[in-house]
Amino acid sequence: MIKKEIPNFSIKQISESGQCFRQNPAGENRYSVIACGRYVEIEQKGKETFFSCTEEEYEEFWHTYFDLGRDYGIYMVLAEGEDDYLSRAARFGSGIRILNQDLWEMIISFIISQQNNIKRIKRNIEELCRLFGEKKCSREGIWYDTFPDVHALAKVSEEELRGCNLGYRSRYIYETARFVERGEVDLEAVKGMEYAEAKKELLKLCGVGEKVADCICLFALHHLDAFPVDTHIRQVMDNYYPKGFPVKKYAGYAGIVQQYIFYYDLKGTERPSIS
DNA sequence: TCCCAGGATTCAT
DNA sequence: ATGAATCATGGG
Repeated sequence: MIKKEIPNFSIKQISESGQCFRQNPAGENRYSVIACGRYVEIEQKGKETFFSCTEEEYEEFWHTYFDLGRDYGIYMVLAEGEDDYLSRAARFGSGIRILNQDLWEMIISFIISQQNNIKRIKRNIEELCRLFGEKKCSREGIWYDTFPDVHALAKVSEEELRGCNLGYRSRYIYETARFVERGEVDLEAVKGMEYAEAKKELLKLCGVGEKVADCICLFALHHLDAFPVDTHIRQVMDNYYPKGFPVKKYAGYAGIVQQYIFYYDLKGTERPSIS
């Protein structure tokens, strides 16, 4: 267990922001997170953040995973700007981070996300992990399942995938797993590409369109110029930006702006709550 | 019963 | 090149 003081970091907001599906509340102000074969629990009290890992594992993995080397305070100027809606969104989501998640996991997760709701997306992913991932035991004695790698998913039949209630996305996952296993898209190479090139490669995958490719670019490859337009963003644009949203104005961090808006629309406004 | 959920593919012009 | 129909599943 280690203690940190990290400004503009809220594990609750990150958890609720829907970019990472493998996290869950684990107590008061406490969340568990599974990523890249690892498990950690995070608790926040006042200005203090506690990580249930060693200093070494924090430095070597979680620091990067949660993008803790970046100063998100500089994006809080958005909260003072003349764009009223964006100001409120930035204030509301001031603890959000753009994570550095696993590329393969994001590809499959966001293929599943299409025309789907967050609750069911999480269920689908957990089922995939339970059936085809690896069982591990955390330091605190919690059993969890890792996300199945390319090789593991490439061995799964389309019928087995349908058994996970993935619906029509079963075929997309089936095709994509085999496509990548065959080496028709080189994920390691994609990691070294610029945004435009990486997106173009990802669009070759079955079940990956504009929006999903942008989510993968943003949440796995950390291309902050990616600005995924989904139903929420579309609705906000229709309601508050009838002349179009000025994405270019936020060159270099449009993806962060997108997350503030997405989260504000999802959790900030009173509306028939689902959760 | 219909509508929606972090859309993409397929098929029609 | 653009637009509608279709694609499963679960919750409201």
